[in-house]
Amino acid sequence: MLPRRPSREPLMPKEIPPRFDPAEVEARWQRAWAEAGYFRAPADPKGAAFTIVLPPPNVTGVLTLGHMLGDTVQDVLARWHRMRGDAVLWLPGLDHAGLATQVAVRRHLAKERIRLEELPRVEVLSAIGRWKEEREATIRAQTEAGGFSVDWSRYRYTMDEASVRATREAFVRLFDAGLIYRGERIVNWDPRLRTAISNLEVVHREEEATLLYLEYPWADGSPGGIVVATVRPETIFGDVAVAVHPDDERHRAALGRTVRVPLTDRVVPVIADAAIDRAFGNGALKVTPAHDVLDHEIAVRHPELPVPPSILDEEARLAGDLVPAAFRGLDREKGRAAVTDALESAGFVRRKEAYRHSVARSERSDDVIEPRLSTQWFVRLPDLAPPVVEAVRSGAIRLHPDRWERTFFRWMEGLEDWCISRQVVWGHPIPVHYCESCGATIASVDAPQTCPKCHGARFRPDPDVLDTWFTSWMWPFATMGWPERTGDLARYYPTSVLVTGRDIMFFWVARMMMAGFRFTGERPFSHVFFTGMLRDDTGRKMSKHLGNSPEPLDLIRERGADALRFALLYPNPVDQDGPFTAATLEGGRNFLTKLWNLGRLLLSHVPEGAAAPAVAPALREGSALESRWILARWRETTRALDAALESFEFTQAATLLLQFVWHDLADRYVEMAKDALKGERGERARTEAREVLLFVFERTLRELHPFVPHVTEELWHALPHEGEALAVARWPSPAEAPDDPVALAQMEILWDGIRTLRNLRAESGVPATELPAGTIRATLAESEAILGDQAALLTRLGRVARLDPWSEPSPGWDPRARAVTPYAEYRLVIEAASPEAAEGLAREREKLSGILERTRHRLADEGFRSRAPAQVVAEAEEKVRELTERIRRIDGGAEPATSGVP
RNA sequence: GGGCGCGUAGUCUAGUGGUUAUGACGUCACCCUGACACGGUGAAGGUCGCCAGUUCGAAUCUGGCCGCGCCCA
Repeated sequence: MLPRRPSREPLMPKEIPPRFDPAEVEARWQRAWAEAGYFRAPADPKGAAFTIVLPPPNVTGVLTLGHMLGDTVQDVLARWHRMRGDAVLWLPGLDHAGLATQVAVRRHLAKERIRLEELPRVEVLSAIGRWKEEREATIRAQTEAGGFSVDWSRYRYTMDEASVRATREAFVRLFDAGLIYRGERIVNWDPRLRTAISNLEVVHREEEATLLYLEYPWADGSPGGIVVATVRPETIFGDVAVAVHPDDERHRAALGRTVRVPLTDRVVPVIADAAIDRAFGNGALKVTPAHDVLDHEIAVRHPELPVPPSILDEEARLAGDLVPAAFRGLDREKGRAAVTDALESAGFVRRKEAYRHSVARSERSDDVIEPRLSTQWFVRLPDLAPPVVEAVRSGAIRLHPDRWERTFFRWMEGLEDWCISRQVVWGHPIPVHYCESCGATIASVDAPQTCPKCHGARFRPDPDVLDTWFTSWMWPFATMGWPERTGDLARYYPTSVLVTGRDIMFFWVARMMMAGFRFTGERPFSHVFFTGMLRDDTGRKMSKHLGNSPEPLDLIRERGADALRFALLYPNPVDQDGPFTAATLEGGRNFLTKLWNLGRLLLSHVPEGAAAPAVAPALREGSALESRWILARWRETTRALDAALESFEFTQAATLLLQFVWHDLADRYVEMAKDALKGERGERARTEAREVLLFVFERTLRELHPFVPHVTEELWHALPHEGEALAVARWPSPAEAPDDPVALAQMEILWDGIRTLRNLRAESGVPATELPAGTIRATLAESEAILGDQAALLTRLGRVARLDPWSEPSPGWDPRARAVTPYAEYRLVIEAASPEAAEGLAREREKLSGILERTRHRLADEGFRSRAPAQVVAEAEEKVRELTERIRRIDGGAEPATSGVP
């Protein structure tokens, strides 16, 4: 890096330092906003209500960059609506994340060589309690550091008292309606965590295994038997049959016969069932009803078959009377090896082959799921689905981006009952008691006093707890006091937008919809916005597991919350998976520095006691073109910005603002208005330039505020302003500035000239410090007028000493420094241009004649002339005219290349 | 195995029937110009994955193929 140049005495007032120091500024505004209570949702809202419930982060960990992305999107929405005058409630909270938290704490304890399973329940709870306190404090600090405008006065926790009541109430209502039942089913059993889990918590992975072909000998002692293929030989002790497809010719003769289960004395029948896949193995399946879903279904269809108890215990070790003593106590791996050995030495194995298949594992423990017949609680989800499907279909609830609707419908249509009971400590206990006298099942919000059936008074509570999602699915209304009819519920429910990652679309979003309609009769939200996933610089998804997700607080400390927020929204689309790298964050920081310096420049030109820009400056006849233009551009930008925000296009919104601030306001307007600002165009021009710049910058600060609240608040207070804080300032309207298509069109012509002269200078090799003279010839009436009027800007920004009327080169004047645009021709008066000047012109000619060629070709096509809309044909004809003319000019000016060149 | 999505300069990306294909990062050249070198100015860089089809006309629509990703079983 270059050494800092020797500092000149700055013109800036001392109050605004040359660099934005986020650490100090951000903390200061966060405090100020909190003290002013701007983010507390009013109890008596005047305007329309706008509600977001923050997806409660899990106490499992602390906030990741992904959370910051979601929070930023929500804050943009919340602040935008607040500025538009809506009564905004953004409700924060925390999720107890039952099983996930227990696993995290279990792992944490394991580091100290403590087994969670061996601790008394109360100690487990207090260990989890301590864990929660720590994480909660960090999460809160992270949220505050991000500058997120949540209403902390309404903070909720899925384990607080009100949540406990709401959870129990919901359970009892569904139970009473017959939508919750207890039953014996094959469930996904996690042997390491010793609990059932739901289908959604199971992940499937392709893994290598060995497929064994086992011969089950005929029970009558006749030679041979039936060959069954299996990857789980250790489960043969639970077999009750061998099944084949009823139409399978190969096994027709076997039907009705009996076989002996290898290594046992048990005799089982060969049965027919249409569910058998004839293509798999030999087409014969061993039926083990306690350890496989399909096998259980087969057993249900064949009531004559016994359903023996499980031959694996809850940690998936071989157990029970059916298992030969030699194998008892072995886990699945060892059991499989031992049983395989025994089968091989006893001669039952006909064949072994390597086999790749999909293995179900627990999302939480990564242990292989054991399908296990057990008694659990279930919610009849299919019965809750119809209003949800209808709402999404009708548009009452809209998903953004809407392509996710298909995925959503597919899942909704294939719903299965939801297993909600978990055999763990950390969670809401299932609100069910069993009467000790008559065995009645009593679901009640408060513990029962007497049994409604037999009036007994002694009860045994259900030992299980609820899946954490059984509480989370009520988040939009339980947080507002449901089942009580609270004021918040009346005012702020249904909520407006839910912002979340699509990884929990089924876990949470769909279930919230079901709960919303079931318990409140209304949609819980009208829009769902799914954010994308962040990837690191090597393209991997950021995850805690990979350890490639930077700690948000570190990034905030390094570059500031505003830089982080902006970088999360720009340039990579928030609704797509995309990279987030150090360069992304620097880009955000650079933009804020640009904004900051624009503010410093403006401040240096604002006189003491200048008024806040209440309305746009009225421009008159004779106002500067750039002033008319920037107001019109601001209007266009504001209109597009509103449209982008309305349609959840946050990256588009951020892009519009960045383009406007950097390229329109800083690069063009400020550069053009500089001499006016310095007073070189007179007092009137100076005042107008100040007023225009102040107005546009102030309105732009408002528009940027939802995205980068701290830096905008700081700048706003440094400049003339009216009102308490930008956080509660009014959102601008495009109508504040006049529409001015003439100014927009004229600026095109002027800018074309400036760009052309700059390009000519560079290509001709004019040293940066020299200002050559130039000549100009406008080729259209409109460009003649505008380029004449704006000659001062054209020469200053085009970096030429002066522009004379067109003249042909004379000796000592290199003719190659020449350019032709749609509006004018330009020459630089220089002795020797570098060859690139001529090359540039030649390249331009080549490109133009290519386009001309193609356009002529199109026009020559009868089909085009007769079928294309008249306007398209006319445009093509105009293009041919314009290009022909331009090429003619390029050629016409082509003096002998050597003329005048030494 | 099923479903969904995506392939546009080195990288990321805009663009849903007629544009001289957008912007950013990176690269190269010049420049510390009275806001900003976290900056300015200029430039180079693309057969819009491949093949068919529809159409007067395809980056854009349809089909197939190839590659990548995600979800589900």
